[in-house]
Amino acid sequence: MIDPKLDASRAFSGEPLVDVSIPRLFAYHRVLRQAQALGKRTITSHGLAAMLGHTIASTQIRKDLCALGPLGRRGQGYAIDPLVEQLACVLGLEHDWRIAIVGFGYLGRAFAAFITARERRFNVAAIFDRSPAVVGQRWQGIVVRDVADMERTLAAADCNIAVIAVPAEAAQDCAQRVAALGIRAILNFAPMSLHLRGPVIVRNIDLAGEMAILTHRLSLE
Amino acid sequence: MIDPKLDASRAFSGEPLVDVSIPRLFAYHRVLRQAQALGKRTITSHGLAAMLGHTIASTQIRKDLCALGPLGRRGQGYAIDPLVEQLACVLGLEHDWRIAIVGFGYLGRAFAAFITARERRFNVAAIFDRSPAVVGQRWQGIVVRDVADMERTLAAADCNIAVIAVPAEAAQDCAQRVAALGIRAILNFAPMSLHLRGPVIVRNIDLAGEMAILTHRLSLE
DNA sequence: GACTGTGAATACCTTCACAGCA
DNA sequence: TGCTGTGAAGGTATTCACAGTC
Repeated sequence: MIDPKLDASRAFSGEPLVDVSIPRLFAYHRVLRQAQALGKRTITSHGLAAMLGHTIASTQIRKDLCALGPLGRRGQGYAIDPLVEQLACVLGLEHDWRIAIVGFGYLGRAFAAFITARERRFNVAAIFDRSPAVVGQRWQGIVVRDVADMERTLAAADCNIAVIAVPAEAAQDCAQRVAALGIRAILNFAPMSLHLRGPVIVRNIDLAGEMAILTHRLSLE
Repeated sequence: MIDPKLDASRAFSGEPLVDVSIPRLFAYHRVLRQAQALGKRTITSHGLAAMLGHTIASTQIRKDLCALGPLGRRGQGYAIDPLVEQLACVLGLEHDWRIAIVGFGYLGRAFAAFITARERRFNVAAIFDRSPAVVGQRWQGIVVRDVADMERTLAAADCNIAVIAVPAEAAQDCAQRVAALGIRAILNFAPMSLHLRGPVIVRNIDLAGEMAILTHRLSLE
């Protein structure tokens, strides 16, 4: 009945990192880089909150950073350099990633342009579509392949992440197929969630759903 | 100390509609339209779940629909026609909406193309950017205006919804300005949340943050 | 005194279990 | 019996309050 944490005095608890905190950690990394560029060496959780426009409470920041390890000094704050380094490591910012775009309509094109312009660590390495009008086109030197041929052509591209931007009806099938081909992470733009067996990470983005939330709330008034 | 609901026997509780349920209601509407097209007249919560590929539990569906009113019949299921009608009403699908795009980089362009292609009820009525290279360009007949002139030019467009797709540093300022100009709903693509006074509805979409979740989880392994 | 680290309290959402009707 | 409507339970994320440390 003795809490094992109490056995070692000064033990560090380090709550597990949970998904919701990751975009926040990413934001911390961004503003800490700015602080670094300004020559700052340390920062407090309050200072960080201020740099983020107080959109995140300092308590939340401390809880998030606490999960990374004992990086702060009580009474002082956090040293920025090790914090940035640890964040980059935890967020996987130190690797490059190869992306397969499945579905090259407006959304697929948009995402490809956005993510490659935004971050150099993301490379679009394969593009698929089912429309004969699109298959065979080139985008940044990459030939758009037929979705039907994915089993033959995806493996060569050696992708880590698939972005699914196909109509809702086709999404589950596409997801299962890329998962079967060894992709372990999927960003899904089709409305509502996919379910897959095995260790596949799925994140859903539902743009039309978000618009529906806005129009719903507006029409209440 | 008496629960007022108990005063009227057979009272209908109707829990309040919460944001998270709206994208689900939107998905129900989509598949119910399919069911209508197939000539079906009624459906059960289980049937709906099946049409959604069991990505949503039937219990969840019942809780969501229950919030709309007493639309089901115990032992029978739901009549599809009134359900579709009620969903369209609640989701604001019966109105047209005028959208202002603020920030016309990759993301702004992408969203404009996507949303107008996807749903006719959304009209892009104004576009703003701060880059002189972009200001003055036309998109679907709409001239891109300078963000600096928003106070003069936005009112004439009579927009209900603003889509903010500017860099993180500029987002809070843009949001405050569109809110001051009477916009009551904002879809924000800048990382991390905005905070605004007054009755402004804000939804955040953080694409880079979602990608960070994927690269984080991948680099754990 | 200042600031972090963290258990407890709170709020929120989903799932469970079952009462209530047709 | 079959299915909805719903209170209760469970799980997860945020906020509060404060002990611990410099």
